Amino acid sequence: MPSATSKQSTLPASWLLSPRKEQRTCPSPGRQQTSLKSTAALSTVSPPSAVKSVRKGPKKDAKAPTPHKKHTPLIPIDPSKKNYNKRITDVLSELSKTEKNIGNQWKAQAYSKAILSISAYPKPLVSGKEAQDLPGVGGSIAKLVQEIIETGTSERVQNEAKDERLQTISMLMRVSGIGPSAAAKFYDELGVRSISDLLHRPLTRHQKIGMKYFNEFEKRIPRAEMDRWQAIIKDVLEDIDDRFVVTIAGSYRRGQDTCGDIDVLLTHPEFTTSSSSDETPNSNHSVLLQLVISRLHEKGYLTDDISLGDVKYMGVCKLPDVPNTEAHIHRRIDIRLSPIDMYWPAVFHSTGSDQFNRWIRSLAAEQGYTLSEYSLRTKDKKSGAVGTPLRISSEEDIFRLLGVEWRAPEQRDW
DNA sequence: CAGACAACGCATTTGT
DNA sequence: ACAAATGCGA
DNA sequence: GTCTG
Repeated sequence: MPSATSKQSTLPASWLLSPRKEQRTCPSPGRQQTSLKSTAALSTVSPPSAVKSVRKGPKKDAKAPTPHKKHTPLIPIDPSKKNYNKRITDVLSELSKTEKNIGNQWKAQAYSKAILSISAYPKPLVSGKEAQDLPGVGGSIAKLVQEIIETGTSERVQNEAKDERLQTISMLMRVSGIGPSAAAKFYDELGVRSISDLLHRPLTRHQKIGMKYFNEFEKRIPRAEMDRWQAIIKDVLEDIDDRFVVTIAGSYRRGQDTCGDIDVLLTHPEFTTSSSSDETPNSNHSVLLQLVISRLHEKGYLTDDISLGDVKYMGVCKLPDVPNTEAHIHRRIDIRLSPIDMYWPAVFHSTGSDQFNRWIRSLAAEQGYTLSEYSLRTKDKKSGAVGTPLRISSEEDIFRLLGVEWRAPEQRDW
């Protein structure tokens, strides 16, 4: 455990002169307010019951080019709607998992897409042919659908369920840090047949951590605990410099009542793309994240580091134990630091869901934009030439520029 | 029929 | 020793 | 595996 903990004492963050407890009150300047407003909104979005009220009035903005509304692709899903073909999508889901385990990410994704459109189909399918009209369903899947309708399952899935190699690889991949490649290698070349066999094999640091917390990492995090982490992190960050802006993204922000990990997004008003690219005093941003991590270690919240660079940390955290109570569970935590001009695209991106992101990206592409976790830019469909990033100072900006009605995070939970 | 299917940070392995 | 490629995760 | 060019 070298890097992260070793440089705890050196903190030459020149511009990071934390005014400490002095002026703790919320700053007022305009841009900051935008940030605070949204982060504040974050803490108020607990129950998915509040969904309806969240519709925002459009902030007026004259300069935005009116986006051309087009046919909406593939329908934003009505989460309350029934899946009339669950039998079918369950089987396809197995196939998708298998392809993923084998390392065929594209096939896995193709199955997922088919599952999505079949799930949205408003009535039970009666034939493979009928299915083939749906987007993402081609001849191969149509045939599978036909088989599932007739026999209730798929021969392929049955066989895969008996395949010991596939089953073992699938299990090994439950260890964080073991992907399709390593799992296959462990099985084929190193004779690994169980999780415990791994203990006697060479593991990367990440994989060792994955083993150490194999059971804990699979446990979901209750929302109440997420709330505590949010408070803790905001508190620690404010103590370093009260200009930090903190967002806990991921499924927490989408209002889920449990989460798989803790996804923290950070920015700071003085950390901008321009200031970081040249020799301004701010080029010290490279120690900024390290400083944050050091502080979280000092406070005893972090237990293991998986990786740490200038802008991204991956590690393990645990709430402090209280005497006479059960120990808390170790949690996966990711912390990312964005320049402030890339913050909202980053928040938008990491709020997800993945499916929602795919949908909105494709929508952006149709309109001559390219949307990434870093920016929203115009993009010429033919030449592929991209424009300079549009100024995004809120999530609403992204929706408005794309001509999509605002959706609160809880409504992106596809 | 070949290529895209998003793009990227960090750790580790492989290549020179 | 350094550069490039690969694996992994999200 | 599916879709596009």
